[in-house]
Amino acid sequence: MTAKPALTRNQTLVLQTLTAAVEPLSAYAILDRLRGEGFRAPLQVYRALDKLLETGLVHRLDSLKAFVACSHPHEHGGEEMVAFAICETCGGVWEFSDSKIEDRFSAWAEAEGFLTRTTTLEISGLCSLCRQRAAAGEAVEAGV
Amino acid sequence: MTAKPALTRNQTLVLQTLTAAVEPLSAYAILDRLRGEGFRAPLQVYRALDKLLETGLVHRLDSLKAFVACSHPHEHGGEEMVAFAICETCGGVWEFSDSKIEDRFSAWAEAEGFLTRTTTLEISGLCSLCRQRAAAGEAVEAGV
DNA sequence: ACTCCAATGTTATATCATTACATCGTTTGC
DNA sequence: GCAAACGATGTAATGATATAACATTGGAGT
Repeated sequence: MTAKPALTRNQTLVLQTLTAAVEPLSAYAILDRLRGEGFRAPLQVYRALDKLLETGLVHRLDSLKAFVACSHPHEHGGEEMVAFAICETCGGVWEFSDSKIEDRFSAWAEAEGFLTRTTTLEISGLCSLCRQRAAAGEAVEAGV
Repeated sequence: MTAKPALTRNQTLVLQTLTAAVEPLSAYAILDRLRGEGFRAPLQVYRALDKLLETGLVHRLDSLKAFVACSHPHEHGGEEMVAFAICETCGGVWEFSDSKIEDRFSAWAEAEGFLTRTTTLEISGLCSLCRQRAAAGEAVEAGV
């Protein structure tokens, strides 16, 4: 069992930044937050992100072109499908996995002879809280 | 029942281009193929794509930042989850849907009070054919 | 000390997408 | 008919995301 190499300084800083953020951050947003630490170029962020993505400590949300720290870093070794729910209003992200979903995708892949390497499973919409707030807002607008 | 307005010239051209292509195309790739038709700026492509995406005639593959013509344009009115399998080697795309997968996502959403608006379901890897070719290639390299 | 290799720094550039504004043609209401 | 309103279009400029290319640094192993 090869021990994972410790994170480098840049990787640590990027991961900390993502962990501290409540919402997903773009690479350039991360860069801006790390200028005080000496970051100057996008590549410093992208290179750190590459490693963090490899090890599963960070996920990329394709639909947002943004990155989040993994909520369950200890759990998945990198080979499990993870799904995300993204609130369009508050930016919140819920990470979850469902073995049944995974089974269905695996079943399709097996039937087609497809070898799955990476998965992007993202649902976008309104979280419970923002939904309620939206409903309340509409009621006000309607003069109720 | 409001009849769908007919496609405009630009929309028709973009859709034809995507339909004719075997692989997903980026917006700029579409632009290049339509220069002969008078296209000059990315916006002409993006505007047409917006409409085609709205009506479900085209899908965007977030993981590739590219677009494909829908394989089943008549079927889904726009409210059904569609999943894609993308071959990293040949660029081929398989569009499929699975009510069980949809059910599981819906179950999660219902439990959390999440209102789903759009979904991005993409699996990336190797298609059956490319897998076979890769295996054959390795065998050759190994001197078998 | 030397080699090797990964991480880093820096500049430039490629790629993807949108803003802003002017123009044209149709439709709609009068 | 005419003008207001609207949607589609054309064009230029810019913003946002990501990578290429190359030089340098700093251990780890020998």
